[in-house]
Amino acid sequence: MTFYPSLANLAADIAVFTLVEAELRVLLIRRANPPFQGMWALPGGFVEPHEDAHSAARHELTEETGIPEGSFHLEFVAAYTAPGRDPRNRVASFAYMALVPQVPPTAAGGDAADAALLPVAGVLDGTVPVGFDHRTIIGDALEHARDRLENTTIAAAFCPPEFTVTELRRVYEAVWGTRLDMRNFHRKVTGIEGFLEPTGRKTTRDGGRPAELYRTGEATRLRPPMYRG
Amino acid sequence: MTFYPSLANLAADIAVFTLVEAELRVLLIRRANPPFQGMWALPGGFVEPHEDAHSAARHELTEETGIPEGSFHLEFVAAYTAPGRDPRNRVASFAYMALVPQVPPTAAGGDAADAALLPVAGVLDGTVPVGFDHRTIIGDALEHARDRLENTTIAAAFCPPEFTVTELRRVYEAVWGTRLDMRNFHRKVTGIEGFLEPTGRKTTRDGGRPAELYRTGEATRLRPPMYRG
DNA sequence: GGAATAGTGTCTATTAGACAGTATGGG
DNA sequence: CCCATACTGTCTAATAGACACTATTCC
Repeated sequence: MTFYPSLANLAADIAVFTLVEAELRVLLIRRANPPFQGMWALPGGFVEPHEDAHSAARHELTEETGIPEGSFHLEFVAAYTAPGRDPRNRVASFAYMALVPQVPPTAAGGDAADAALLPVAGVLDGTVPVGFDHRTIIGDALEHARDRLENTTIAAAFCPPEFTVTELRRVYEAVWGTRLDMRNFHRKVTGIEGFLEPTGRKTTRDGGRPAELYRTGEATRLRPPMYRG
Repeated sequence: MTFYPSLANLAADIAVFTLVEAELRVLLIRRANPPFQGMWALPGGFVEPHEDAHSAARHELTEETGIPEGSFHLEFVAAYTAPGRDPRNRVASFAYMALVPQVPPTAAGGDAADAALLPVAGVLDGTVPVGFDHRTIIGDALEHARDRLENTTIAAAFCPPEFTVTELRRVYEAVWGTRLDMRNFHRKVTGIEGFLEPTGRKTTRDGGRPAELYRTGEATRLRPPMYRG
């Protein structure tokens, strides 16, 4: 016989971050049932017997929120294992963050009004009522994202496939909550080998002089890191 | 009734890192029973119903290896959830790393010879036979430790309460696998506010001119980071 | 032309890294 | 004395940050 010291359900919860008008938002779902009925919670689901936590998070993202495969950056943040964190049973939660350029309207703001992109600032200051330990998870995910923006090129995951330097800068400003000097930022990021690859096309969608459109390059790690103002 | 989509055991596994004669070692235990009988594995245990994974790791460390409370740095590294990673049952493992100045002889190298401090290099190149996915875990833990040495002050966790700059430098060299210029290193770390606090005492245990003994200060984060050669 | 944003040039203060040279113990 | 290690000084190349200036679109 096998000894079962402590059995638990495994769950994957995802903090889907995106930018709406230069403001950082997170996708939340209003709970229809107890516990925490009527409050907001992260999208997520149980890890099935045949998959690992990362696969579970990816399925949740593509199937429940309709965010197309390949258009997001999904990354593990932390694990939450406190015994009472789910009042029903023991649930170990693997928290992921997903960085996406856009959330399909069907997932957030549809007629059902059971899902919404809410400002991260409002969630963290307590304005938005959040169930379970999901406020903590969102805070940890934000801190993780801030660190990763310093040391990797994942900021581009917030942008569409082709984007301008200013659009990239707005990502840093929104996640870090700072203002960056546009001229130094431009010289810095375009000077990093493998970060931004010019497409040769230009756009005027930000107004003013046409801006070069870039794709992401091969580089993933920023050494030395980007500095927060 | 409650729906159980996937039940799992929760385990905490710990990569205990220490330095032996300027070489990075990890504490491993030879398995007495199948599976992987006779091979090496990380110390660890199941997470009990009343505790979370971090507490489980801490208990494991103090009770099983006899490393005294307060003399180590314990930190979460990653979670491993692949369905087949334990051939017996589904086990989700929370991997931690512990940085310690010294492992008590009772834990490693005792008469039982079932535990030993083995070179990390030998584990990673396959010289040491390791069961489960623990080779992967040790590799991930090492990479995590390398990153943390760059960005935090935890290198001092490898040193006794009072230590010299050279002893600290040997930590960086062992974990990073590089050589650092002792003169620049000295000027750099002593110049970081809150990293090293001089005790006023000196030691000649490293030979040569007596070296100042330092305690760790309040700083935990290194900004800008230390650079690997 | 005026307004807006894109992008380049230049200066300065700081610093990582290389390396010379001095200090202070043990043998 | 020699040898080892500790520590300080100095130079250089690179760079983060501040900010002036030019470029190119839309209105």
